[in-house]
Amino acid sequence: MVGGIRGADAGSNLRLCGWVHRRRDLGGLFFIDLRDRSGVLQVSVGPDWTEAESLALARGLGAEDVLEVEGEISFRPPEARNPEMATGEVEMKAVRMRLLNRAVTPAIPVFRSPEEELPSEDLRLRHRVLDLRRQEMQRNLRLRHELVLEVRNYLSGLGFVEVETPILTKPTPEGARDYLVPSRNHPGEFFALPQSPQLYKQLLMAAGMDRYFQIARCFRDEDLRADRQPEFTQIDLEASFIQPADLFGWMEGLMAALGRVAGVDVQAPFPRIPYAEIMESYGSDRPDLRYSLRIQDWTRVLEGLEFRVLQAAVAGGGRIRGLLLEGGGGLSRKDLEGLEGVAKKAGAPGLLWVKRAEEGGSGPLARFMEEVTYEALGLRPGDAALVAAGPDRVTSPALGAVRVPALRALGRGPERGAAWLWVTDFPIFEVEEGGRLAATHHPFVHPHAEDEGLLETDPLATRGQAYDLVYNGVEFGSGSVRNHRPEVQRTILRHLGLSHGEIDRKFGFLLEGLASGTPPHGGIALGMDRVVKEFVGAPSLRDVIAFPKTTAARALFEGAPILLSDEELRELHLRRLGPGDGSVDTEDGGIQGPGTP
RNA sequence: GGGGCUGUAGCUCAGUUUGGUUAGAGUGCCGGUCUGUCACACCGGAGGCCGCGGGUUCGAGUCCCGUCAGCCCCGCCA
Repeated sequence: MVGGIRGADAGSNLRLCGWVHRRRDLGGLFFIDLRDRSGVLQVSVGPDWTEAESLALARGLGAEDVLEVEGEISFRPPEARNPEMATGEVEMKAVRMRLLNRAVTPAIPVFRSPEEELPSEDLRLRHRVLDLRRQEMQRNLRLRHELVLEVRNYLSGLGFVEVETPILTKPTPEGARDYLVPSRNHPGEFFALPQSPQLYKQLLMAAGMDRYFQIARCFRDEDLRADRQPEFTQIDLEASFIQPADLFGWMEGLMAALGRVAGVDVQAPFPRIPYAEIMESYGSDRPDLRYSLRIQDWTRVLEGLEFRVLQAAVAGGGRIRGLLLEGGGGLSRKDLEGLEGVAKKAGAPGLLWVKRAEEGGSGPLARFMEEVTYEALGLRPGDAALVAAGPDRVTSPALGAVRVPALRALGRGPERGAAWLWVTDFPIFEVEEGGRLAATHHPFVHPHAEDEGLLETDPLATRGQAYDLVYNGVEFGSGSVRNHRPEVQRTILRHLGLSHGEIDRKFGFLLEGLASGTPPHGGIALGMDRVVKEFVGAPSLRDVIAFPKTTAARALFEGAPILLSDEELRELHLRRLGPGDGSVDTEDGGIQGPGTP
């Protein structure tokens, strides 16, 4: 490995292989920066120590040519040492070089000068092999490997067993859209790719596996974001006869182990805060607790103000809540407009504000405020308050969305480097538009011990034994204790609008499993890609996945998906409805990118 | 499904606001000089469907409409 060569290696004769990173031609003398995954080493080529044939070869070398070099590791002349380079004290004096493979001029540079921008995402994905040769990407993928290895070792040490579950599975009626796979030998029938191994891991508990885990690939055919890929990897696990607290301890240990690998600060145990309390204080189910600012309830103080907006909100059963910003007087009108925009995007009709000055104040609320009102809110001169009024389902998301941007606008950075959090006791159901019930997490969450009686009578008030792991405002994963009794599971599916027949048809295999003596069990699934992204500090999930898809769910390198010919479709008992005429150009499956218009 | 940003030389970007000679720079590439460089330096050169299609205009990289691609966001993601 070239990157590890040091002064201690001086005098040794070695044979090294790598890529031509850069080449400097000084006329009679050449310097070649030889690169492999470990780093870069300077190879010097000169007539006094290099064979003539190799000297001639050096003249014609280009970037990314693949080279084998034999020679002696030597200290460089003192004035020619490069302290910025890990290997900068030494070089290889090439005696003999062999060209292992020629590279065409690279479409995107592997070497990049300090101030130059990265090539566009489009080209990076299209020419992925070149992009992956960059040290940053090499480092990301290697660290990912080390994290996965640590997951396996850690969980195996706890007695968890990795079991593979099917990739060809049964389409599910709930949740995300499935990627479907037509069956050739069963006309008109389809498999689905798994959205997660959820049901299989529960069945493994029924099967007595006791402690299961899997580094599992999952597939969801939904529109993408910077933190969402159509196929992604979960650290999926499940255990029998456990309480949530068991799982919290294991996961905190796992995160600490991963943190040691990645150099991330992990201080366990993590705070465990019920969903209701988190929403009340931070307005989000995944708050970034590196910032401690909390939402306050100011209903009592402000409901008496002669301000119709506030009075109407309270009369309608809502509350008046807000954020107290110390030093918030420094927010410009533009800042405040920006924050109102954030609140509106989060669904609020608007955002009220008031700044207190030495005398009086300013902002939409100022003319209703008196000294005592400022005092009651805790506002001192120079402070500001951001206020929202209405039902909690509107004000919480709005204030939650504004919380961190408001602090950032005041130039405040995070108060700590890392903030871990368990959000517990999520409600089992939430209301969809139109009043239908939907599962907050998924339909297999076991009711909270104190709420089991509510499941029939007041499903919306029923808390589940469900929890999310949050790191710096990013949801790392979520889990729950599952229903192990078929009757409870049926009740929940019924609340979700499934008929008895549908339940049997779609979830019969699960209920059958549960009925056969399934132990109480629970588990969690962590987003592996997100964990790696956060731990390596990558700006996008695409930077921790070797061959990711674009925002439009295309693979640019291979050029997938592609149209199939009518003949190929016929074998699968499929017929084309959309674009394409069946005359598919099968020659164009190429490396150059999307093969079809 | 909707909104926003971007698309000019192999790559990174100016030029588009206010339409007007031959569309520029850096880097890479090709040729030359150079024996201690390390973003080597210096000299010379090639390289453009200004994403694509249509329109307005005497004239479009620049204005208008459509479309494609990449990115970001809303919906969606149990």
